[in-house]
Amino acid sequence: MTTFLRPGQQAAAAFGLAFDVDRDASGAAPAAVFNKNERLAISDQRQRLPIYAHRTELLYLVETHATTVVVGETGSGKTTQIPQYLHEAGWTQGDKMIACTQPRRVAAMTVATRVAEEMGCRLGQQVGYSIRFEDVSTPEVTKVRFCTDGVLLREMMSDPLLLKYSVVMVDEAHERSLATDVLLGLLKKIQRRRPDLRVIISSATIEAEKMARFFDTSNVRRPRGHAEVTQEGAAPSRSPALMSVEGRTHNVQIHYLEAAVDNYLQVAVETSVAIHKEDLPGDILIFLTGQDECEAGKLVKLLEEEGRRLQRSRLKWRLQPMALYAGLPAPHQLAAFDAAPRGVRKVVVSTNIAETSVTLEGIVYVIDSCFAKQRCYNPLTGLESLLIAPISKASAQQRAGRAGRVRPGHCLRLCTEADYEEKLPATTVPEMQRSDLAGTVLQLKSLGIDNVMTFEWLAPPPAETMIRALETLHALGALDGDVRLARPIGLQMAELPLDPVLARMLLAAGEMGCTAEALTVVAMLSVQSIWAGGGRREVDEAKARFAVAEGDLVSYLNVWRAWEESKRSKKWAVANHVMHRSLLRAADIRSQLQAHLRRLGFKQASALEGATSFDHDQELDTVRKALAAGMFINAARLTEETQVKLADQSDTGAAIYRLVRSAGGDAAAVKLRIHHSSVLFRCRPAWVCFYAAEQNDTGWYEMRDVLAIESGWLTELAGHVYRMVPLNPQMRR
DNA sequence: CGGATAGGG
Repeated sequence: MTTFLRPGQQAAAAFGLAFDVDRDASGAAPAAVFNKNERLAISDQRQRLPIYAHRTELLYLVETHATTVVVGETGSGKTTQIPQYLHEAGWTQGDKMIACTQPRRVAAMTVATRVAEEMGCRLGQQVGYSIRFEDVSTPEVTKVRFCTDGVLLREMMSDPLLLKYSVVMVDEAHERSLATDVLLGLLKKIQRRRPDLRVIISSATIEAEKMARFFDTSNVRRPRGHAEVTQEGAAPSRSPALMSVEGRTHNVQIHYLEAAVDNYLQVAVETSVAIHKEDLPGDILIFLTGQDECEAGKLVKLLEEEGRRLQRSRLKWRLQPMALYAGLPAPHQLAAFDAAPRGVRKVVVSTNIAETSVTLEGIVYVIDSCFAKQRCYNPLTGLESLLIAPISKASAQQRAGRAGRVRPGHCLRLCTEADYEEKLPATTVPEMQRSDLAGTVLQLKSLGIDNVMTFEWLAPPPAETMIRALETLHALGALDGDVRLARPIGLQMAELPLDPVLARMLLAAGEMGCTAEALTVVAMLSVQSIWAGGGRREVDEAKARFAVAEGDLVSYLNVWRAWEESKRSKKWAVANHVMHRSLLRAADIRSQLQAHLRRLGFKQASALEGATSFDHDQELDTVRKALAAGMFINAARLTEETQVKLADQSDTGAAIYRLVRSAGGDAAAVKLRIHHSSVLFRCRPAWVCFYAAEQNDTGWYEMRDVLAIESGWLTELAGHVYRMVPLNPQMRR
């Protein structure tokens, strides 16, 4: 029997499932209905936000403390109001600006738009934003600037002390994105040199104490020569201030399963149907782990079937399931945001894109699988894994909160309360501790931080990861023998807004006279999958039209050329199952990088253009070598083994590869195969390089974006990493 | 036999 609370009711409805009411759920008083104030004048609206009552306190704390940590719950108004308060209080006088960083581009844009409206100015005047490819601000005029944390990091390369700014507010710091963590570490460092700078960190409760402790330097002696007293008077306290602002959300009742289940998809469907049959109106949001679970014949399909069955039973309300994930084409994504028509209950089946990146209105029920795919990095193999893992309690709370935006809601967690308490970690491991840090280390080095091992991190990454990053950068030629930034290569690589492997490819192409081709490949590797979803057969057929034996990277050149020949036509893209959106973004990236290369003094050249078919192979080899000059880091060799045939599965015949580098240890044990999405799947080139390999749930490492190479190129291009060894007769093929 | 999510003057 299910016990399942309805709003304002103790009685339980009978469902076929066993949900246990969490009696400890916070019983906060119901808050005022959000956005009731829509028609009020803007100044009245601003004064009704919870943060308004804390305005004086906040300004006092910022005045007197180098760092202020603000815990502002959803709906408190912190993001839009704090920058305005600071502006009104005079923090933007004397040519100084206020920066407010966001982890996502859309957030920077939308918040800036809202604040410009509140301040009664045109966007890009007093209030602006800056994200990659789009700087909507005016020098000398813009006072409040919203930007992504990545943009502010880039800005530090030309303005290391952020002298343009009097205050930097880091919003959503609890999300602990890689860029946020790096920024926080650098801000702490800057504070030593700039006692006048104020840092405001906005964070959820759970991370607030940690942030405050990190920025507390009250016990640290200032370096000699740095006065404790600034020209304006007493320096601010070096103990951070902490401030909390209540939010405006509704109570969300939490429910757990009474017994663990093994098929949470089935349970999610049954729960949706149960809610639908028995409960009050309100849309449902289901959190699952991936695209395939959300769509491909799984949950949405099951729900559709159930919906039809319900309709036959003459239920007044209709059930309308729809998938939501990042890879979904924009028009389909928008469908999830449309309000359901009368008599229709929306069931949005989503990946964790709906946890932080987008907000859906009208959700009253959240069904949470309590799982998500998580990226991890293994510094010993230098490869990443994408594994399904339990989410953290912090994530689960965030997901639950999605049910309380319009009125009191419910969150049904598809695990037992005991499992929730025992198996879910309190917080998610910060990205900093599960990523490849080669790019981050290079950026820090270029900012003059030579000893990255002693850099003060909010969460120190594993030492092995740092060592691996230094090794990678050294192999790529970005660092010299003393692990110092190599000039000019290291500096040039840091300048390029790219992964170090891709940056090295571009520089090599500059030397080898094929920047045109390398720019195309690098741009296309920088966007998420070029290929459109939909029928796999169609996509495979489309792919086959561009496929060449040299691999995916060279195939991308074919796609690009055909798209260019069609005059960048959208019709062409649709007909060829290529995502037009991705190509347009690749085109943006390509021209940005082209400008960078030009500034670095590289001559633009194409190896293939004008090449006759007679010398084509040779010219193509030049391009492949330039690409391999970065990708040699990830080289793999075909072995004689093939994938073992399993009893209940047909033999896929996938060939097994092994990493070429590091003859011993973990790297040598790694078995790789070519990912199904590669044009080289089923092909067996003896030597390959790959841009990315991921371990999947079955334990296999699968190589994506593969380039076939000649074995001799490794020693030719990276003699400092690879050397010729006599062939072992047993290994040869 | 198949890609969670963000991000870069």
